[in-house]
Amino acid sequence: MLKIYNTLSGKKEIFKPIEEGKVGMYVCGNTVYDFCHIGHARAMISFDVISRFIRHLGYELNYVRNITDVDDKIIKRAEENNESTQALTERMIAAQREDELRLGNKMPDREPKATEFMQEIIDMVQILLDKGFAYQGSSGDVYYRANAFKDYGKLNNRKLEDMLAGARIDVETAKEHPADFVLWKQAKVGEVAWPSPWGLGRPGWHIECSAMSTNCLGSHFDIHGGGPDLKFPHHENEIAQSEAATGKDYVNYWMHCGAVRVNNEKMSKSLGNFFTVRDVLEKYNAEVIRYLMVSSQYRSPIDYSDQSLNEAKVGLERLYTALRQQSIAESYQATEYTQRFEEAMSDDFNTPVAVSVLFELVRELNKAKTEAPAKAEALAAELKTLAELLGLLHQAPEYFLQNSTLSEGLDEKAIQALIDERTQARKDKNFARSDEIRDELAAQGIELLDSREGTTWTRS
RNA sequence: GGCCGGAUGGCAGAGUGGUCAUGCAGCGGACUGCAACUCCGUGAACGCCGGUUCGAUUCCGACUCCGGCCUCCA
Repeated sequence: MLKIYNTLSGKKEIFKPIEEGKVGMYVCGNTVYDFCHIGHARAMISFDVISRFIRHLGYELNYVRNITDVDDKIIKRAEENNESTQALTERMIAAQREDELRLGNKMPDREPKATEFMQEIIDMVQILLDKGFAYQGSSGDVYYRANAFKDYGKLNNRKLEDMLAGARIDVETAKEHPADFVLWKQAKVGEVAWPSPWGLGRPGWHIECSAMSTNCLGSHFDIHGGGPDLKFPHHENEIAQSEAATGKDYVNYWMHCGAVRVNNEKMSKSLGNFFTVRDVLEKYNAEVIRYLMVSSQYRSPIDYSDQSLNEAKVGLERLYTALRQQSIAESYQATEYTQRFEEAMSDDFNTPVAVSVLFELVRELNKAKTEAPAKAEALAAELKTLAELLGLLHQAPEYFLQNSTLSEGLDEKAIQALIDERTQARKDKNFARSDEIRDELAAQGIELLDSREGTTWTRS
């Protein structure tokens, strides 16, 4: 029995798909004008793990995640770079894909782009106009009439009147009401634009998601997800548009992941305190980032720092060490670990508990290594299978532990030569020389591990 | 001002009305030439004040502090 925390109700609810055995999930993707930062990584990884587990439960999942490739920020950035918006977005989409694959995500089933759904967007705007939920302002822009939708604010527990008290909403004279938002925006000269009944222009930010989600998954679907900063206004506006246009319930379960923080502040573009995925990958194996994300529950805020990354690295090393030089059974009988893992994941995707089960499994695996090799092989297989659901432990243990992604430092040949020399010294009981070599390597971040089978090493 | 979260051992991070989280770090031991890895054992926590209860870290209320949203942001 899967339970999911629903932002709409503020509670964990038992998950029940609209159609037996099938799940439709739409996740808001990125606006592609810059490289992904760690906050984007968290959202992408969270919903990747969620999608894996939904499939693991046997559901036929259709996972759709959009790409926003038309937007004010894109136009601005392209101008600054002196390139076309298309060149910019194509570059960023490729970069995002590369980052994501390195982070170990599986791609969504479909990644619709806003520019590919222009007709559907225009159709939806027209329907909203026809039904009286939209109007064309004096500027020529088409706006959504927020107070025409009686449930406006239901996702965020907000009332239109209360929002006015905030008084931070710019009063655009073209709007009837400050909370109204743009559906279709008139193009300025030279801006990328599409023809529409209201002239050359482009869609507002929110309408594209309503149009794409309802066209890809139907007007009523199971799960809609996104980052924490999308709750308002983006998702609120999506609900308003979609439900007004279709006259049906839009989404059953709204899911939002928690923020990534830096020094106790949200990591965000506007604060400028963000780290891009590719920056971090210069210093850390991509799986360390993934482990960091998965080691707390997807809704909790997570703190980003060198310290938290280092702690993630150490934890992951323990997991990989258990698989080092360990053969893996081709099949195995699932044990209580699988059951506990699944129970944890079924409780609103409780990955930290799932990870703790992995550690307990590892302890038993390490114990079994000497006394019960067959059991060890089976447990290793079970470990790999469970970790795979989190997207972890897919690398060769030696590869991960020797940190082969880093180019700096001694190469493997030099390390091996020193290890061979040390092995000889140990045979000769020349421990002074042996320790000297070990210290020398340690100074370069290479740790040695002696065992009956020989000496292995780990780069820290 | 409105709405929503959170406060757990040295750190990270789950969870529960009465008994174990887990990882890192610490301490003691085994293993080792010495280490490392690993294993065994071990100390350590539930912001503050009331209430409900036989019993509350867990439920309820007030308070303090922290974060998020209310403007583009995953």
